[in-house]
Amino acid sequence: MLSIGEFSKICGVSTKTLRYYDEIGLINPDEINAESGYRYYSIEQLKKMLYINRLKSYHFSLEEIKMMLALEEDQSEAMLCSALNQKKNEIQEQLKAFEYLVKQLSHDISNLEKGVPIMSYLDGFEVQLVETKPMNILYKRLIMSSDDYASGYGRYFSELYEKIAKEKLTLLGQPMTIYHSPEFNPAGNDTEFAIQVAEPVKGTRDLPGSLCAKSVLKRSYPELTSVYANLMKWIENEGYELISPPYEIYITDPHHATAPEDYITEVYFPVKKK
Amino acid sequence: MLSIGEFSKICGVSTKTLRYYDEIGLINPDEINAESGYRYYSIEQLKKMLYINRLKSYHFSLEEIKMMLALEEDQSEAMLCSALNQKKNEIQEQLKAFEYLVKQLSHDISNLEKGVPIMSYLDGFEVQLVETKPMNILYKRLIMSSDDYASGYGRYFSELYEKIAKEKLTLLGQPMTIYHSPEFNPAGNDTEFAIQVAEPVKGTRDLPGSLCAKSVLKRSYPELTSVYANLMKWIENEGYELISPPYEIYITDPHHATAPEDYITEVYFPVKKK
DNA sequence: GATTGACTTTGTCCTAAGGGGAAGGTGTAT
DNA sequence: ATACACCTTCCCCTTAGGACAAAGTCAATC
Repeated sequence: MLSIGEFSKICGVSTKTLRYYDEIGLINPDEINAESGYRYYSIEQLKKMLYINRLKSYHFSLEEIKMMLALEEDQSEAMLCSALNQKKNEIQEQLKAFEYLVKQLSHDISNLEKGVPIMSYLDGFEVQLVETKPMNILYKRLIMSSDDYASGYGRYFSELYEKIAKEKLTLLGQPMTIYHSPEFNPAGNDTEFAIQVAEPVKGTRDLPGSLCAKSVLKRSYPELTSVYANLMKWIENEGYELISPPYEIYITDPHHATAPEDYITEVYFPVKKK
Repeated sequence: MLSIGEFSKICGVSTKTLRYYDEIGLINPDEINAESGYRYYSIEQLKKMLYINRLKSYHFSLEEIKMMLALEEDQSEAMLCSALNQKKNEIQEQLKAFEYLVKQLSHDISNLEKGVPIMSYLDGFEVQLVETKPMNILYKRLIMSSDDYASGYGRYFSELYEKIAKEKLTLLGQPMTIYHSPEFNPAGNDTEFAIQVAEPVKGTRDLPGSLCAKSVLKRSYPELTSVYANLMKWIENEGYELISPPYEIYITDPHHATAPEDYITEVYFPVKKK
């Protein structure tokens, strides 16, 4: 039997941690002296502890590890395997996110070295006042959870294009999204996917024309929030107010995935003078 | 002036967060109504808030962001730049770590699919009892912080090799490391780098021969802890005890960096029967 | 002017995975 | 017997806020 200190040194885990793991029932000492309360671990527990360390290195939470240890007991290796595969996918996604971050960081750094302040891109979002004409749009309106956005764009626009093809409608414009939720954050939920068509058939509606504040986003989507924020600022400063849901028009079709840097998105805020 | 809710929606940050940022002094409302305590933000603060969001996306802590905002005021862009570069390096390191994780995970998964339990590699570390002969070693002993290990190996062995070349000593073996700290964790500190040589000149000492428990590690270094743990277990089980500091011999020279999978490291634990 | 409902305030507790340290009990070697 | 290393529990602290409650405020409507 090994005291907590000895066991701690052998497996490279602090005694604090071992006590914590005992407390949450992740790994309990083989024996606890009834009078002194001293914890004693058997050398056979080493394997379990090293296993826990390995799973920790895979970024599993202690709660997850606890469940995986239970799986071990049940010999259900299939579930263990799926847990590992899922974690692998998570890590690969994080990897991609990190790669993107490095790109962005490099971009900001090179700008800064040229003397361009990091946030100066905000000033690059010019705002114009335009008068839009009424359109007839084929639409699909639904509640989106923020996770669905990536897949949602593809899916719902496909549905609309399919319908246009089937019913032989006349396509008049680029795909667009109207945000009916009061927040202008794309993480909002009440969303309408639409495409302008000529025929006023069932499933279409009128999008009235109006005075609009308009910005054009020429880079990647993460900057969308900034565009929205910037438009709000402009409206506030110039004494206008928003009168109906803002919408975006995707000038470059996101389907024909060119590089994200080449995307062009127009953002419209219908406004009137206060 | 915008109420906290309005400002929150515009920049996509919860009101909770805005109050927290006020509390820690990251961004304070432009004005606080003296009687109601209501916070009011000016539209000019939007840029700062979006800047904070961007730095947050770069994984800076709020404390760091606060300091970077102060740098902004001082117009010291050089320091800002170096902070960004440092963060970029950190992220790139994490990236590498993640790539390695994915590899390891894939390895474990494929093993598991073949029906091989994940921790079975522990059983693969055979332990042998060997009698070592005394050696004369050229050494450099010092306290290492765990961060220095990566660079330390290269540096100190280079020093030793240089000395051997200068003083025309006769090389008799592979480089080795002796861990004098009581923990067997490589994160320990009192470390001796050594190489066996023929001549008993100044800067060399005797490493006595003894009975040793020995394991061979054929894979990458992260498994070293497991080898140490496994040796300790074996010693405990077989009724031996450690009598002097354990050491490693690097059979494949880490300088001539072959793939990490091909590294061969021998681990020796000098022991005697209890 | 009064009421309502949306908005805001402060306050407290909670998160994950332990780290630091205090006060006091225990093991063991000299 | 004593010294000293080791062990116990207990409490507070960390990040970046989230959840919820009780109470006060704003603005619009009746």
